Amino acid sequence: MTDSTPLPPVSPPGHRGPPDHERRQQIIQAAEAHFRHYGFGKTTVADLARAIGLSTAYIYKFFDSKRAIGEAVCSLVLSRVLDRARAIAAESGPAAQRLRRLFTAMAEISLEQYFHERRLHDMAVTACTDRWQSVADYDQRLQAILSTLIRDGRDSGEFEGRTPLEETSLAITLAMASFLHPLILEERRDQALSDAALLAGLVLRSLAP
Amino acid sequence: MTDSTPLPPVSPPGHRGPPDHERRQQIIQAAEAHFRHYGFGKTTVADLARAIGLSTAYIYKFFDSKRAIGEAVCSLVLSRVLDRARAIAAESGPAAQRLRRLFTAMAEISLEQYFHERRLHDMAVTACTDRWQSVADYDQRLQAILSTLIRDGRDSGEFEGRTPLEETSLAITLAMASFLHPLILEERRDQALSDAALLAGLVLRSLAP
DNA sequence: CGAGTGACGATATTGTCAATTCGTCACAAA
DNA sequence: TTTGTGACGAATTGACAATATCGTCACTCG
Repeated sequence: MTDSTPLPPVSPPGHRGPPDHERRQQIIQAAEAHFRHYGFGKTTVADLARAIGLSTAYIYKFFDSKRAIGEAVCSLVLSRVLDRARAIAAESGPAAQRLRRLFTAMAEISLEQYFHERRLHDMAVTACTDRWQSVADYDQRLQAILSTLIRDGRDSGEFEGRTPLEETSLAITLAMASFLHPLILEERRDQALSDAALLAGLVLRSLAP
Repeated sequence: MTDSTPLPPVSPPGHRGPPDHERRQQIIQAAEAHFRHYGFGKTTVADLARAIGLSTAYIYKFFDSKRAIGEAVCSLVLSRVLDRARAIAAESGPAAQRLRRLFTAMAEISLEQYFHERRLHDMAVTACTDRWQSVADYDQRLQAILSTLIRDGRDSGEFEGRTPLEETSLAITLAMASFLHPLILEERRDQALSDAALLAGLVLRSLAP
């Protein structure tokens, strides 16, 4: 046991077999391509197996269910969104301005997905409706990004510091659902950007010192 | 044309024939009973006709579609909710307290409907997803109730008065969708009351002078 | 004229049954 | 031991005919 041996990574729920395995990456890759093109529901595990050149039984050595594959792909896609959110939140300039830009960008990314990646959007709907773990994880990570941004604002004196940070960031994450939840986004797509701006305004007023 | 003759009422969309007609009331009454028991989708127009003792063709003398009947019942049910909201908003005491009570009560009413009037809840889902006019009307009326409450708070000095009232009440109505939209309520039913409290907190911070 | 309806076409839904899909198990090969 | 699979049962989906539903029209009756 040398000092350079990392601890074994904790596998996400639904993962089987060794966490770092080429076949798993191939499955996720094939799954992402198929889900983007055909949608989650229309893609069969057999399609994925065929695309890789395996049997469906072998797929189940790596994921315990079709849903687990969906969760893995969903996590991957959402982590790209979060990377962009993190980048915006980490920009220089007033925290309030960054928060506005974050709200607008999140709305734009979601609309882009709705209009140009409809199958991925529909998969997001399924993930929310069926309460996939990847959605809960995403919410937590978004909240962490907001916490960091708010802490910046507090440090610079832009934002109030009385309310517990956890409560503030949780409430803001929650409020963001009113324009980011995929089903609401679908219903209110024509107003999504103005909704985002309105809510950013309300949130910034709530953060005012 | 005497001075005591009221103007003819403007009929809601989808209504046919004379606005004030006993058959229309019977249809709405039968429809509400059936939708509560069987749901909107499972209830046929023929069911309603049979319950009243008419042909389906006669039902269409009063409503131009099954959806219009649904909208009428939906409006009726939502107006009862709004009556309760209005009563809370009109209570005496600090405006902030009333706003908290309003958020909590709205969450409770919605959860009550989800758990004990599931068919009505499902109909609300349909109404939102298909963007029924009755939902848009409800949103507007809720916003008006909030405007009145906020104006009270401004008059008493509890709330800031810089932000245009329309913008404030619209943003709050929007934020309320995060715990009141029927599909979100369904997903997050275990946290609906704490969500409502969190959001009331955020909204009240946004209203602080 | 107001109150009311039978008949009907277009569309949607349901019922039936075959085919497919999901996920497991016992096993094989290197 | 790791990599991989054919066979299989339970559940779901697809195909298609049968039936139901939505909504309209031309008409009747008092």
